Formats: sequence, C-alpha cells, structure tokens
Amino acid sequence: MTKDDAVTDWKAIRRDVLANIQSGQWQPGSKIPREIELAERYGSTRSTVGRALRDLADAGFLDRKRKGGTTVAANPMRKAPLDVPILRDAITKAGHRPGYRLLHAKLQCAPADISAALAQPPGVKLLYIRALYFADDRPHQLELRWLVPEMIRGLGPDHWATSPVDEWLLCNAPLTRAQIEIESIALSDALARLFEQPSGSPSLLITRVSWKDAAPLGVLRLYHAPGHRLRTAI
Amino acid sequence: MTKDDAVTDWKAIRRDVLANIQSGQWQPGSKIPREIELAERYGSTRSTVGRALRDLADAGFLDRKRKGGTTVAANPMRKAPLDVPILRDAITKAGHRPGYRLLHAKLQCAPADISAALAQPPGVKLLYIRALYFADDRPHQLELRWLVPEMIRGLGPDHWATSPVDEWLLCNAPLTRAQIEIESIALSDALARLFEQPSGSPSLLITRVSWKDAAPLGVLRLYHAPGHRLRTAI
DNA sequence: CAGTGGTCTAGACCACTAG
DNA sequence: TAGTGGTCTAGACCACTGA
Repeated sequence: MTKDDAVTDWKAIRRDVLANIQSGQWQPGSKIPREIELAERYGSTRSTVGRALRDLADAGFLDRKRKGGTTVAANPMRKAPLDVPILRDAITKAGHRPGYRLLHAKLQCAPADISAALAQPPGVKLLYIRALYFADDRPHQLELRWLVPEMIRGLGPDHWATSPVDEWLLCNAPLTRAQIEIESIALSDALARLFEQPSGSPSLLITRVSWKDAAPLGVLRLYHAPGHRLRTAI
Repeated sequence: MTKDDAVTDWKAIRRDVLANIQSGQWQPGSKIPREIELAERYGSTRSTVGRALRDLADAGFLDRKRKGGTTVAANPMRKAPLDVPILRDAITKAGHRPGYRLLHAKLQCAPADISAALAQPPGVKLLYIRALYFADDRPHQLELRWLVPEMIRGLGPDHWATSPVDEWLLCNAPLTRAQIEIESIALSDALARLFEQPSGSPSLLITRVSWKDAAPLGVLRLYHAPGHRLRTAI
C-alpha cells in the first residue's frame, strides 16, 4: 500500500492517507511527508494531494502548519454533526404526522436570564411565544421563544397563529450565529401536564441563543417529550 | 455589493454569496448564477468560485447538482459540531482536576440489546468495563463499555486499572464509524448513589455504538452528572 | 531566511442529469 | 444530448513560521 502506480484522485489519496493513520503506521503526533513528496509518490500533483490533506485536516485527523508541515492529530476529536432542523420538517421526516398548536404569544417583559443572554436591558419587552408540536397527535416538543422585536419587523399574529414561527424566521431573519446547550431536566408539573407524563419525568432541553451578525435575535428553549432521542453519526 | 472590481479570493466570494443568501436577495429554492458567470462577475476563475460554492454547499447553504445548477438550500439545516472528546482531556480543558476510578472490568455475557446492537450472537462474552470519571473529586461521568474481545487484543488489566480505556483505544483500535444517541433519563437508585444525587435525578445519557470499518467494536454508555450541559455553537 | 502549506490561474476532460 | 458542476494539471506567487 501507499505505493506508486498513479493513484490520482483525491478521494483515493484521502483514503490511503487515512488508512495509514488508522492502521497506526503514521502515529499520532508524528510528521507525515510533505505535499510534494506525496504527490510524487502517488503520481499526482500538489493541488490534488493538498485537496485530500485539507479534507482530512478539516475532519480533524491532521494538523497543518506552514513551514511546520503536516502532523497526525494527537487527539482526533471527531466532530459529530448535530443538525438544527425546522421542527415541523423533522417530524415529517421521522415518518409522523406533524401538528402545531400555539399556546401563547405576547409582547412582555422577559425573565432576567433571558434578557441577559441577549444582552438586553433587564425588563425589556420581548415577543414571547409558547407553542406545542405534535407527532401523530401526541405532544412531541414544547417551544418557548423570546424574540427581539426590532429584529422581526413584519412578523405578525397571522403568521404565528397558524404556522410555526420557525418557518417565517428562516426566510426573513435567518440567524448567522448561535450558541446551543443540551441538558437533561425534570419536567415541572405544568410542563409534564402538557406532555401527558408524570411530573418530574426526564426531558431533553435544548437552549439556543441566536444572533444575526452582531445583533441578538432571540432565545429558543425546546423541551422534548420524555423518551425522545437525538441521533447522529460519524 | 456583488459588483465587479476583482474580488479574487475565495473567502471574499464566499462571504459575498452568503450575504446574498442571508439578506434574502437570493431566495431559498431559487437558482443562483453558474460558476462561469460568477467568475466573470467577480473577475476570478471558475476554480476559485467553485471553491467558495463548494464550501457553502458543505455548510448546507447551497445545493449543487450537475446540469441542475446551484440553488439556495430550501432548508438550511445548520450543522452544529458536537465533539467526541477524550474524557479525561475534556475535564482538564474545562478547568477541572480529572480523576478516574475503575469500578468493574470482566469478560461476561452481554445484555441482549447490547449484543444485538453489535450484531453479535446473543449471550456472547464481551469485555464489560464500568468506570467513574471525576472533576475536582466530584463524580462527573459514569462510563459503561462493552468491547468485542477480538477487536482489542493487547488490552489488558494493567491498562484499564490505572488509565481510561479511551486512551488505549484511540491509539490501538480507533473507530472509523459510530452511531450516537443522546437522551434524557432518570437515574436509577444505584446510579444516583454513584453521583451522590437523589434517585430519579435527570441525567444526560450518550450511547455510542462504534465500528472499525465493517467490524463492530463496542458500545459506550456515558451517564452525565445531573446538571451537566453539552455545549456547541454554529 | 528558507521551507512549508495556502491560494490563484488557465486550461482541459469527465460524470452526471435535466429537458 | 447538451449543459452543469467535479476534478485534475502545471505552474506561479504569497503568507506564515520554525530554525
């Protein structure tokens, strides 16, 4: 392996280099040959080898530095992609019939922690939306959302009454940056009732604080029905 | 914006195209100009424009098809990277003093769900390891691990007694593929005792089934101390 | 300062697929 | 089948950074 005879496409080179890493031939922390050298070895060009190595570096398998050369990552922290879907779409894709019920929507003072997360003065009025998403008529996700009014001009009751604000926001005020936290909480009495579950049931809570460029946009708190699992793969 | 005057580096082109998308000038679902056309517009070449567009496609903002052209993704499902760290390193990086205590390590019959997930015959003997990770002497994560013996030849008691198996596996039997599930569970009496928390406390459970190429490697169940949060950003 | 990766070019051919 | 993106080449210059 890793011999000559013109392996000339970048995916093959990527595969071969990765095999050298995963088989232990190229140990973590050690330097691998320069681009030019690999290009000769594979009967290819520097551009093509570079493409393969860049891809492996993006995936976290390699560390590259000018003049320092390319080294096998000491700690290949694999990144698992966790997607941030449109709620209704996600339910449909999972093979269920989606449903949406608006519970509350009003401009009101935000809790201190919310306004703080959005870098807004305490007591500022935000649009607070509470809505329940169903999968096959069973409560699936509870959405609590606080939105900065200035950022959502044009969003009105006619939007949120019938369809998730998700979908309006996507087209009209897309976020450019967000912080996401995932935690496990015990459902309060009120929340448990919504999910038709015993009080204290464990629920997955995702909190997302989002910005459009430098301007804070809103906070989303998404409570999942007990038993729900996030899935991903690497 | 999006005018001529030679914007010739791919990051600038990427930025400009992304701005066109996020400002709503290029609506979700609509086609954007061909590579050659953009290359002329930016005073650049097809390769460079291609680099920018490929990057945006990888990030989920664009859909590209040969002959079909490039369209703005109808549903920009942003991918949040969730990393799969070395446990001890993660604790150190979070600014805590790491600790490790092995609770159990024995070759024994695996539960039916575990052997099924690994495509092993029911009742097969697997190496079962139970260990507790500490952060500043407080229990932080509980690791349950089942490993297929054939895949970990060379791993012995001297390894797992003193240091997390994590670290041996990384160098000697790196996974190439994995399925990950994240859920919220209520701690059983036994687990709650380990975390020094009331029984039934909500805990984040991560289950990872991993393979090396086509061969099943093992199952990891990682229970997090109540209150722990996974964080990521996009 | 010298060596490495990062990027751009101008051109070519190929692979897929919509019409 | 024609048009689009996907890839490769051969070469050049630049930007960073270790020795």
